[in-house]
Amino acid sequence: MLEKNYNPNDAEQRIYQDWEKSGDFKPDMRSNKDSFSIVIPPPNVTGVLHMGHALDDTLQDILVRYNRMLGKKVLWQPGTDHAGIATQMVVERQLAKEGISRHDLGREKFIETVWKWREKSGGTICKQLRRLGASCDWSRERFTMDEGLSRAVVKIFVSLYKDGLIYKAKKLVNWDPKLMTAVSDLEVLQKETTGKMYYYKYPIEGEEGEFVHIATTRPETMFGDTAVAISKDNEKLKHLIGKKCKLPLTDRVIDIIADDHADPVKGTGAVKITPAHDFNDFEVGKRHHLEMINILNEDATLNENTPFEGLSTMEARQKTIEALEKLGLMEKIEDHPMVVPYGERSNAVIEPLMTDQWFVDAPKLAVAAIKAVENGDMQFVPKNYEKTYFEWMHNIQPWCISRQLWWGHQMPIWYADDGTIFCEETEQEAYKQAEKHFGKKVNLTRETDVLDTWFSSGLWAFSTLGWPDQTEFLDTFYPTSVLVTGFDIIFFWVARMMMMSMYQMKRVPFKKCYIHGLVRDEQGRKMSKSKGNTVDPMITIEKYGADALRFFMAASETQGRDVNVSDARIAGYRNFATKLWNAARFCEMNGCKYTKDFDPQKVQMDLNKWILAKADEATSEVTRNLNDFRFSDAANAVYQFVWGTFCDWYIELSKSVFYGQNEAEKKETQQTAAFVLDRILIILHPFMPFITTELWNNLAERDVKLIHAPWPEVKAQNTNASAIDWAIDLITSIRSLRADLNLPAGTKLTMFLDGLKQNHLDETKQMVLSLARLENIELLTTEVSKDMVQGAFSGGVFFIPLKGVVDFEAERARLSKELSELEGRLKGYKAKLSNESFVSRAPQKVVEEEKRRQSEALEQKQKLQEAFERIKDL
RNA sequence: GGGUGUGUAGCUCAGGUGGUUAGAGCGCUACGUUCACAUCGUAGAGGUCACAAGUUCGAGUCUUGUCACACCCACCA
Repeated sequence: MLEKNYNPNDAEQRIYQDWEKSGDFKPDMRSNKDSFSIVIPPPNVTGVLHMGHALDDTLQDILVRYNRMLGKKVLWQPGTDHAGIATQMVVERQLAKEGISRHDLGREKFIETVWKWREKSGGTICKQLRRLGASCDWSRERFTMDEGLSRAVVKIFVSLYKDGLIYKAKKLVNWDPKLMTAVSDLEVLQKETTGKMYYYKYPIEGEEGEFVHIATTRPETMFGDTAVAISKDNEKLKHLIGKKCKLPLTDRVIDIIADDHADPVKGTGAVKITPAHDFNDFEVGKRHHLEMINILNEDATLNENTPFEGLSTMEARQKTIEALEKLGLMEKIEDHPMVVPYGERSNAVIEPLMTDQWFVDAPKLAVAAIKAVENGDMQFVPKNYEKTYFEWMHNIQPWCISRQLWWGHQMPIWYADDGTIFCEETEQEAYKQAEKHFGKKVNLTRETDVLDTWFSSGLWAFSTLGWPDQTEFLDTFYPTSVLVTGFDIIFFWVARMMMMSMYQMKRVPFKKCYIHGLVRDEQGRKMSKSKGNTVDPMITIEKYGADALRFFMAASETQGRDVNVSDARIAGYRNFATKLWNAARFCEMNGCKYTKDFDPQKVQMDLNKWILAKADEATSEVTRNLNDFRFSDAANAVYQFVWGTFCDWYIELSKSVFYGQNEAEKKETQQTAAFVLDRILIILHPFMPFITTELWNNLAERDVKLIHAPWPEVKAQNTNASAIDWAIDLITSIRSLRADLNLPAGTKLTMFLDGLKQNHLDETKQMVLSLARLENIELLTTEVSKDMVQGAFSGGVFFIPLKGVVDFEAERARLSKELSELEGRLKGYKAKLSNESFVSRAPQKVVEEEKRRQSEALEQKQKLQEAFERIKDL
């Protein structure tokens, strides 16, 4: 017996443990069907589950469970990311509480500490994914720093290096002075602020009283100035080109050069050029072979090349202004809106800094990655995200992959004392090559930089499957079927996976990429800790159950649009689960039990034929929508079927059978109800795996677990509106009319049915009569007279005798208007169907649809005409 | 500056290829607890589909323009 109430918290954990223990998430390698695989976007090992994960992983789990039920070999490959900066920061913060810095420990000890931390607290998010119901094959869980993946990283790195696609260069990079590492362009956030624009002047060398006027937001960088640029088209100022000016507060004299970077209408028209601290100036500097003077230390304090050594940029700025004022060179200071770059992790102001860094030649790797999308080997869903992808890929910059951190993959680079670089997979090999190169044993020093986390994530699609080893899993599951992720990750991850995979595997990492939106709060605002509007999925799960949260995510996911988390809606899906539970209880109480020998083809009763047809309809709708990644349509189709069709009508109508005396009918209905309930459990399972499993296990003995139950194949569909649809329509109309007329529910009505097709009444006579009894209506067929209220429904019209309520005049007007509209439509159908090019060019399905509409409209027209005739003279 | 998307009921949102009376959930109103379910049922109110013009027998849907909003990229001496 089912309990009166369903308790998700008990059931969900119990059921999940059984799945995992029984190995239900492992792929069935004996299946002769296709393989289906997804690699999970690896969450940061430091992370806790947020609503974004809940969405992302629910969608993946739905696809995985659906495909598993289709009988395919299914792998959902889980794992976590070592998340270089994030993890290092977390551990450093912990150490800081004990008053220790990572430098106190030293590199080796620190890394040991991080590993220990990971052992202890790194598994949180995976536990939470289990709570959500994610059916990953946990026996294959990987970590971007584990032995195998590290081997993949080293191998690819060496290969890229030897192909000339990784190189070292001294370049201007985004420098995070707090973390003291380079970061990539993508890790820099531009924030709007109100700053100041400073106007001052540099004296022209050798011309007393002559000046060149400068405007800048960062006066302290003047110590790195090595030129002043003016456009050669600048009529007012071009006479200064070729002269020299004295750089105040220094003993340097710099050239005034011609360069179009200086826009005559911006600022003063003359730009100070600081090649070592500004990306544009860097380009100018390269063009004119200017000296690059670095004025900053790694912590963004000023260095010995300035008079303000050791001061922060802000302090130095103040000092510089004061000094310029003393010299009488300062002219004015204005407020100025500007954007300042911040590090996304450290939130420190990012400084462009000249450093030695390692780069991946992304523009070269992008070529194959672009092509793979152009030729459809990898398809974005929805398609328009490929525009975003192309846009970025076509303008891609070299990718800075070196990080001056400790936690991460140390680069397989060794230097000889003279700076010669050896890039090999092992230290031994590097020494061997060095000995060969120098003709003697030499001393090597390993590069201390580690790789950008996204370097190893970029290999995820094949490294987790065993590469560089040629494994069965790699053969079976690569390329993966689909990648599911948010649009904010396209550049970080999707693009890099594409580049790395095309380079190494020569094939795409995934055939499709489903892009979903962001999870927002109820009002559509971005969730953030500082706003305090975050919702913890774990709390939601405790409150409503994982099934409710999952169903919400599925039902809200409409191809790339953002999802607003709504507590009320999640509660609604909890109610839906309760509804299903109670429907199952009803079935159980009325002896509806799954039996092996039931053949749905052999049912006799209209009611049962009808619900079976509806079940097939719902099934194919779910199937079609899941195949098209239309999650909300799929979820809504099940929802509508369970609540709106099965509970609201089938169960209600079945009562007249169960409370009646016909044992044969009763048995057929019991079997049908059990069969349809099973069908519901199957098609709902990908969305609500827990409650469906709990019911499956409790309702009957089974040959197969629900998680492996075969997905039903629906063949030809009976789309004819049956007598039951007719009866439902009738009842709805009666109820509606009764309410309109303000007749209390207890009022006994006599109703005249007129114009009915006799066979309708015969087919479902018992049903209609018993329903009428429930609705307190006495059904008669008779002539219609003047004092009748008309109700219309698909079977025709019915009348209730009441005096002076109905306005036949208005009714006639309404009918004739409808008739003329219908005429228009019929004309359209006819025109379209007689149009050669439409019939020959449009897909068969569309033409059929059009024909169906036409015949429906014809039928409708006939009915309306009959109805009109009937009331014509009243 | 370049790009992408959005504007539909009080709220949050659905509305593949134009086609019956524009839908859902929540909220609201009225009524209803007899044995699946009050985490419920029945009925109802509520919409100039941002605005304007166009194509069409027919436009929420297609075209053009306008207005508002959101996001992404680049730049701002």
